[in-house]
Amino acid sequence: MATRYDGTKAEVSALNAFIALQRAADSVEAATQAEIARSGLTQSRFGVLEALLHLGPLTPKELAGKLLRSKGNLTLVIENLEREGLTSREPSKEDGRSFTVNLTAKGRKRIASMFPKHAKLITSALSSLSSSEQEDLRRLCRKLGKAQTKGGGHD
Amino acid sequence: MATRYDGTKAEVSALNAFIALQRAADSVEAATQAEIARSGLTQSRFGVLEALLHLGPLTPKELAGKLLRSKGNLTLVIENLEREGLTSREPSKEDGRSFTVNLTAKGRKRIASMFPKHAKLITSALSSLSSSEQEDLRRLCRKLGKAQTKGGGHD
DNA sequence: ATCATATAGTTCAATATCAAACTATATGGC
DNA sequence: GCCATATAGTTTGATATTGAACTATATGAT
Repeated sequence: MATRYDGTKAEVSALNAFIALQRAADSVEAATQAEIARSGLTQSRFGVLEALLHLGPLTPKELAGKLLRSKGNLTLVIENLEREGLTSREPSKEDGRSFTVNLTAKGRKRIASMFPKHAKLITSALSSLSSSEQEDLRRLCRKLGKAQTKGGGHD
Repeated sequence: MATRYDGTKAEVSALNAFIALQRAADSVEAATQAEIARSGLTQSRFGVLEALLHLGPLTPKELAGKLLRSKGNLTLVIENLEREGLTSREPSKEDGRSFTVNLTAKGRKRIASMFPKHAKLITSALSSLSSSEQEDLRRLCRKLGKAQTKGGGHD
């Protein structure tokens, strides 16, 4: 954003990196948008299904943590997934307040069938970076993510 | 997200980088959230004011391009900013359909006063990366953004 | 057992977000 | 000038998103 900001060098460097980071994340996500919509899903619903596929059944709270969204948001998205028969809830045996969100057969089939195409789109979106650049990007981003998981947890 | 996906090496590499990218962007943005809310703004409104401060008056379409949001979204956010007296619209002389969004004195004062604190928060959020790592991150992200600006423009 | 406190999930009101349909103005041939 | 087409901004309906207040259950101390 042509950050003409008269701050310290450290600030200018951080702001420039931040702006680039936001735009890159937005633009890669945009690259997946059309395909997800074409399958009748939204980014949120896709995100939940993807998490359940790769990690197994999770509680709403766990999903909120993985996806960096609020609990209230998850309540809605889970509701919408259930309405479409893509997930079901299984009451927790240890905790009467909680339940796990499970993929239905239909939900599993849906997300599993989408994933290969999704992976190809992401791969293509990142193809301007070499394999080792992708590694670098991952390393730098993880360093950020880890350092930042302080108090601002989405609860 | 522990991407256990049985794809090619290239796919796994791209997916891992993508996931890290999304989470890093989300978590740095979250670091700015509280302060922006404390000033009575939202991320969207802050984004528009920030763009106007650094780039000068812009049309809704230009703002949509800069911020990677839809035109319809900008219509609403601009409306909300006007309601609070932070921006005003100036009819374009060349194009009767358009107008530029301008900071009011109040709007300029508000965003300018927030920026130093904002810059410090971003700097702190990125402080786990050295200056040269921040440069690397920026370079990698820009390479992505540029490559990806194909047809998926938010119009 | 009781009670204070913490935690899981829900609800609510406000705002954001998109795609698609729509309105109004521009622009380029003719 | 007229018309086809393109473009700027708005509207609409559906969904997402948050923070805060709320309900219900859990947990730990006594």
